[in-house]
Amino acid sequence: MSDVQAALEIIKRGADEILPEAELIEKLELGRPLVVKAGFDPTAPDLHLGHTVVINKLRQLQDLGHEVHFLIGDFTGMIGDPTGKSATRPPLTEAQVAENAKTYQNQVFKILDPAKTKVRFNSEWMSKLSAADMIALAGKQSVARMLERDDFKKRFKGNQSISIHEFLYPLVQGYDSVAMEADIELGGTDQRFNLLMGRELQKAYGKAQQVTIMMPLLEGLDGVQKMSKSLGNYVGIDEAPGVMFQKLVSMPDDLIWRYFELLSFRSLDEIARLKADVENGANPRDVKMMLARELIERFHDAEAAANAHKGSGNVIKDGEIPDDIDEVEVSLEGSDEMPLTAILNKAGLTANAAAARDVVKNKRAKIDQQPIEGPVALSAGRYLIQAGKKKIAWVVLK
RNA sequence: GGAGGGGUUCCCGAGUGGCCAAAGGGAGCAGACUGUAAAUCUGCCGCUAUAUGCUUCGAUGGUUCGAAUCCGUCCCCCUCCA
Repeated sequence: MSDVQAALEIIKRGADEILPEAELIEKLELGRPLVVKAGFDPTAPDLHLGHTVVINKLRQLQDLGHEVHFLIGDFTGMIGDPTGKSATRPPLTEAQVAENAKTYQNQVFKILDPAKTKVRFNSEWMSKLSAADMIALAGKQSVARMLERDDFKKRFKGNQSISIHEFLYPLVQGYDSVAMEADIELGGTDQRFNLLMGRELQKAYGKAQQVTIMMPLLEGLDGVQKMSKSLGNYVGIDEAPGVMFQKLVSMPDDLIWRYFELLSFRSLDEIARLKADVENGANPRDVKMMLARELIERFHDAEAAANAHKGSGNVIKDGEIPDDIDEVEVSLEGSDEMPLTAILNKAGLTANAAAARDVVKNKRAKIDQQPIEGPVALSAGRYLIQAGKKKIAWVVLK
């Protein structure tokens, strides 16, 4: 197998679509480091595993000797990617953009090799574009082509408004590829239109065309919808090791191989072996733990990975109490004592008062590791209080 | 412009004067069982320290001892006609 073939195999892993694949081979055959572009929104740099699918692929490209140009769309951020529902975002200040960029780097360099990464801002070239340049850019594309984009099409047919500036978003994103002379652009499958726009504009400007690599949108822990913070089905890369462990080990079995393919750096051969083991009766839980440890090590460190199973937020099993237990203060509000139900609720150990009653009624509460049999009231003091298997805190009653 | 239907607790959806914090289902949470999975079973599921407590049924005003339910006004959605 030639180097190019080997590289191609790595690049194709997990990728949803590569357009056009033949051109990718040609570019790989050039034998030089390719400019790999990946754009990110300058807002909310709070990454979860779903975002890392693209970043992992960038890492793989770096390992193959290519150079990642991590583009922060500070200029584009002023427009906001048209989604049909989101109103125009308030423009970010320079300081905010700088702050967000820094956070991005902290998170992203847990995966990317800083030596092979250039962080760039599209205001670098966009702010230099004159109105005439902008109009010339707009002249490179037609309204009909714009309306091919799915959400524009829907809104146009549905007689919903489309502002002119929304057309500019794909144009600007595409122009970034022109300015950067990108060889490859990476994005999620939802970025298809914008990615191809880059190709078309490069051609219009007489540049070599980029190859687009589309990565799938990772399913969240529910296994159905895409991972997103608002759906609550995510694993954030800044989350505590114990929380990550907990979430990953209790994910649906159906998701295991998908997650391995897109999130693990283990070879496909090794993953195939693991899969075979499971099919031959190995416990899928152990495989999930392997993945959890790999990811925790990536985003934290080896020690965290080794101890994650007893980290805070994890199940308290076999009397194994987590190392770092939160301390919560609860006010007696002048009384001498307070019923356990009230304490559980006020300490945030249960979702609401009814759940607190439920916990006590079913004898799932423990004080200082002693099971509680019935209603109890506590006076001022410091107690280790548990509600069920997952919630535990030091409660200071005063 | 006209005719009709509708807005109920996260979602779907019952409820047409007190027995309604509001059926049922889904989602969610907590247990049992497992493999910290699924399926299944049980409990919770507006808020609160569970009480003749507090705040809810598009908004607002009214009738009534009492309103998600009746009346007025307003807002929004859907269907049909022009």
